[in-house]
Amino acid sequence: MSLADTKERILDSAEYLFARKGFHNTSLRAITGRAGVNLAAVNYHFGSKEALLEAVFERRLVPLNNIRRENLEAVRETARKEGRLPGVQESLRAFIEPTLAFRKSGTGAEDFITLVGRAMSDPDDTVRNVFIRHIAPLFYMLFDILCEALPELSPDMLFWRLQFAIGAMGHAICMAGKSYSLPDGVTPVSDVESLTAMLLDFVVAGMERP
Amino acid sequence: MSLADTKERILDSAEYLFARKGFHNTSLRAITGRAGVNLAAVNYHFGSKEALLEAVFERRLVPLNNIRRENLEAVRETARKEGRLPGVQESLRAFIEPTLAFRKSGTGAEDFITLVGRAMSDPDDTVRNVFIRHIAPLFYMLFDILCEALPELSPDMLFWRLQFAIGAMGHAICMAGKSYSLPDGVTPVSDVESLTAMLLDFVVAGMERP
DNA sequence: TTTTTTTTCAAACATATGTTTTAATTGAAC
DNA sequence: GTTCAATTAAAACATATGTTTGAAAAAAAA
Repeated sequence: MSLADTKERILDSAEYLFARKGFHNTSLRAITGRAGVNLAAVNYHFGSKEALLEAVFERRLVPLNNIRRENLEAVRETARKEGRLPGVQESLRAFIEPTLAFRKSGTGAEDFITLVGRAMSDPDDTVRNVFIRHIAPLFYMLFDILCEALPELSPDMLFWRLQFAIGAMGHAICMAGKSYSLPDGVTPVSDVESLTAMLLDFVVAGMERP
Repeated sequence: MSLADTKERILDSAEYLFARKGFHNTSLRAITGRAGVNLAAVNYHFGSKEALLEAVFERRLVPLNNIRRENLEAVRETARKEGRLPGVQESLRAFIEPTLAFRKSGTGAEDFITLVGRAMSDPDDTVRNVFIRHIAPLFYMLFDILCEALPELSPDMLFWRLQFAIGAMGHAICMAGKSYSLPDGVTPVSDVESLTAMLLDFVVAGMERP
């Protein structure tokens, strides 16, 4: 078994189980059992359970955040060149679209994005802290751009509206493909494009509310 | 120590710790230590850790849900009497307002409402399942009223918009009073009335979006 | 091929945890 | 005051868990 295989298998297994059971409720024996590797491999390759969580986030969040950052920079640059304010819709789309589209980017991505969707309110300090370390710069960037896009809103109100939007997105991600609390006759779409469009409509309307 | 004291102390302690650390990451020894009671009291009074969680939810969610149900029934009844459709804003207010107002209803309520805010996406199956058992009837009721309020929306789209609204509310609850990811110069209001008003503006705008 | 480094392995270590047991204590009923 | 029921308490039980250890195996380097 090659080095790359062992690490990847552990990461895949951890991602799968963290998404389904949470960090603390997932044991290293469950992860290594599912990955078909030895328990001590976690310590050898990652150092600790917390470091494994960090690696799980980093593996996918760094590329995702790069896309989102590039998108946001493009929004800003385009607006600057055209001598206008950034648009609310394009700013939020720049952030939300790649996030939701991540669901279909490969095996395991669906699980990972579920972790992301609820990370900010995860009861586990460890999860929340690891996530915030990765997301804070991007969050500030989005906030700044929205401040430009909505100059008539106070920063405080904008902050809260952005939290509402992030909450809506996070919950949508967690609920996508799930089937509890379904009213009769409702078969909610779960294709990424439709969901993204609906979510954007919702949050943009809320952000732009006079 | 009276019976009422022991049970109440355990419930208070459990509520406090479940809110801060989550269900699985909170041990019975931590709960009983904080409550100043013996470890075996949990089994004696509640039967199991899961049953304790159920009791924690039930203690406050039953009265909260009663208020919300009464509010929703009043919305429906008033609209019927006036021969009009229920309003989106009054329907959502009927649900959201008592939920956020719960934060200041007494010692421990703030912790409890944090549990509620993230219960639907909690990584712990146990938490999620207990919560859904309590919330499903009310959710359906709210959904039905909103179907009447927004007859031009398909049930599927309405379902998703309601999920976005619930996500926004849940996240707002979890973030209220917290201070991570604060941009410079932002001091977000955390008084319940302001937060409720902002949240309602946001979600009503999103729900009513053409 | 030999030596060195890396990786894997099974067992051990040191706690941690929900549940159960049994006896003692307290409270209620007579 | 005595008896019965309820409650509390400490210890035990049966696992569960992240981390560490030292040897063996595999891979890389010389």
